[in-house]
Amino acid sequence: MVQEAVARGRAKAPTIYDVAALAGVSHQTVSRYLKDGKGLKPGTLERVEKALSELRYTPNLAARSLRSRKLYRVVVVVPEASLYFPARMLNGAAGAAHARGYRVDVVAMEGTAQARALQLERLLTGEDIAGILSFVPRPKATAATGTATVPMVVAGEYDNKMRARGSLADGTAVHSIIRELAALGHTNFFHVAGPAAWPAARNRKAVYQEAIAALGLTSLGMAAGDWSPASGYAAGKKIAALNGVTAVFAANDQMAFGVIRALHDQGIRVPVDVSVFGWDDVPEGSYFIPSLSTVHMDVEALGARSMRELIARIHGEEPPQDAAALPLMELVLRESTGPAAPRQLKPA
Amino acid sequence: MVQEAVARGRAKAPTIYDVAALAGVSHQTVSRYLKDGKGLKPGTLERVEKALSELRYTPNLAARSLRSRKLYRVVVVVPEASLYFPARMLNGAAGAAHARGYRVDVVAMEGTAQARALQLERLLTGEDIAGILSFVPRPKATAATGTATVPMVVAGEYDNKMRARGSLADGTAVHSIIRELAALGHTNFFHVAGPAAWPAARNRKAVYQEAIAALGLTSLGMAAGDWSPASGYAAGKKIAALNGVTAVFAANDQMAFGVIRALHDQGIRVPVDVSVFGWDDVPEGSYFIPSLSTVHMDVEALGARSMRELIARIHGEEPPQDAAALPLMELVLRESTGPAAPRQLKPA
DNA sequence: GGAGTTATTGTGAGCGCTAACAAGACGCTG
DNA sequence: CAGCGTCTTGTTAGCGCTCACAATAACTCC
Repeated sequence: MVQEAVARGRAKAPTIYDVAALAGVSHQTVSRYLKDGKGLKPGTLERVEKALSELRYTPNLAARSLRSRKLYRVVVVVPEASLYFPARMLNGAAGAAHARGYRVDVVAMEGTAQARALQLERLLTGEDIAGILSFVPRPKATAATGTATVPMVVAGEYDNKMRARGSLADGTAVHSIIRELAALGHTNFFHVAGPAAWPAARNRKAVYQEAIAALGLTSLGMAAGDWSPASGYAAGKKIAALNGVTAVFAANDQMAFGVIRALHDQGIRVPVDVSVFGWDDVPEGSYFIPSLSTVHMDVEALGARSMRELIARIHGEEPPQDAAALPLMELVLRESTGPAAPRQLKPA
Repeated sequence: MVQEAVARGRAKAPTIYDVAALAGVSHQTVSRYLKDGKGLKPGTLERVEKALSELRYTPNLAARSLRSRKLYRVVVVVPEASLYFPARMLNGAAGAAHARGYRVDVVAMEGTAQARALQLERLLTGEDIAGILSFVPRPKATAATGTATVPMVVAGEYDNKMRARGSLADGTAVHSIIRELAALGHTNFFHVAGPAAWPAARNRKAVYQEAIAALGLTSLGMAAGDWSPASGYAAGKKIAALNGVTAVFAANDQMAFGVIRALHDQGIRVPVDVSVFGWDDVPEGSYFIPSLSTVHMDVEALGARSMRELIARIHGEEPPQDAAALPLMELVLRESTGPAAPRQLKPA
């Protein structure tokens, strides 16, 4: 039943033989040109180029892959219920892959940790993929079995030293957040963390604790969220019940929204009574009431970088060191942060 | 430089010849089993099955594709700056494709309409893809050139009769929205539309006008947005300047957020003075202040459906008719909608 | 029971490409 | 100018699979 798709009048694509005939060379010369274009006489090179463009030749990747036993397909794993997964990150990754001649297949990780591990296992043993880029943390089960047959990069994990600069899990901006809030007179903090399985969540939390300690401030507690606004809301209720918190740092914007809403529902004003900081700079953040102070991330660049890291690994190269180069994160101050509650301010 | 990737100790995958040898049949028998398993003696079938699972055989898709000239790769086109493109839709599409044995490649449409058209052109003439599923409206330029070589489905476009039920562009829920608002006493409406290039935007707008007329209400105007909250904000300022609007329907949640914020900034209260309706039910909607009334969509199902439509077309089959079956959209009433402004209500 | 049918299995070729090797063209030395 | 290395190009084979066809086995019928 698939035949029709083929039959559908698509003209037969030109092969390197067609190109070779037109250029008056052997097919191998064409193949060589396609490979790197080296070691060909300028004249030959030119004729091949001409024939190539004249026939609008495009290589048949299936044939190439079959013969060379190289693979041109990478799998990107995204969270299944990816309500909070930025599509732009995927775009960045896909773009980087395409730039290197790779095809991208997207699979969503579904189900329980166990089901995910199984799914991953199957991918890893699959024979026809060049590598895996996962935006989902690796299930523990899989991390154990060291039979890594397929190169795999888990975004944010590969440079697991805390606060790896410029990576997805880079938590350095947390320092700036805390310092900023401290400068506004805040001393009593609260952190709404993401799921511990995610390196980014772990790093933000770690840096939070570090910064609090370093600046001699107090953390009145932390809540474990799941990136969702609902979990932020739950944390917000906890914060309201607590006494004295004036500054909250949530590990992503969604949870920050939940926190603000919970505080609002409890009659606590943001930022008058409590300041709230998010992370991600989702577009609606500036239209929220109050608009949300956050950390802007270049998610596209981050996705692309993760992909480049994977491809480097596939090729056995050194990972590209463009990492620390670009400033990928930036504090955005908006209405949700303000001076600490008046009782701590002296009148002029 | 790619050699390492291959060398990396991955054992050579078993071929159908290995399987055939083990089962004591010819390779063709194995191939036949793989195709549909029909016309084989029960005994043979069993032996092949056993050999297959014993060797953990997985077919080499490159070889299959090369020989059969069938393709197993579909391309999904997503908007480049897809801040508002739900990743779940992609997941749904990818899942549906995988279920039918297809690989999914994601490309982001970038740049101007012209650049996009070119990009698309290249995809369409590319020889190694089975079909294209686009979540981005087709540029006019391309729509013109009827040389459709590759099957292509533009989500929401294929059933371009307005209000195609259950499709991405299904605007029927707009009727319910207007009816709901009318029941609350609203008579003066405003619509913030999406870009006209998008079928979904066109349909929502069309149904809006239709419903207004059918119910004998008044539309005080429409604004052309671009799905972004910023464009919603601009529309909101316009609405504030206008006099008498009490109900706003925005074509997506993001724009609704912008509208609400603009009204808020102009001292207009939502929902006391003006009611606002969105569309999409993004997760933060219920935590916005005020929480947003909207239309819930099962984006995952919608994505999957579009993909099934594409695959059916690739196979030359009839498109699956599961469309109208599921109720994919549902009104969600929250705080942003309320009774029309008091001056229009009679005291009890 | 032999001819004619029909189910079931086997054989050879080739999809488009690249790897490996072979061969020709060219330039240099002695 | 024979002899040798180097640069450039050509020839052959085969990746794993499916197609088209050939061959056999298993039935049917008179």
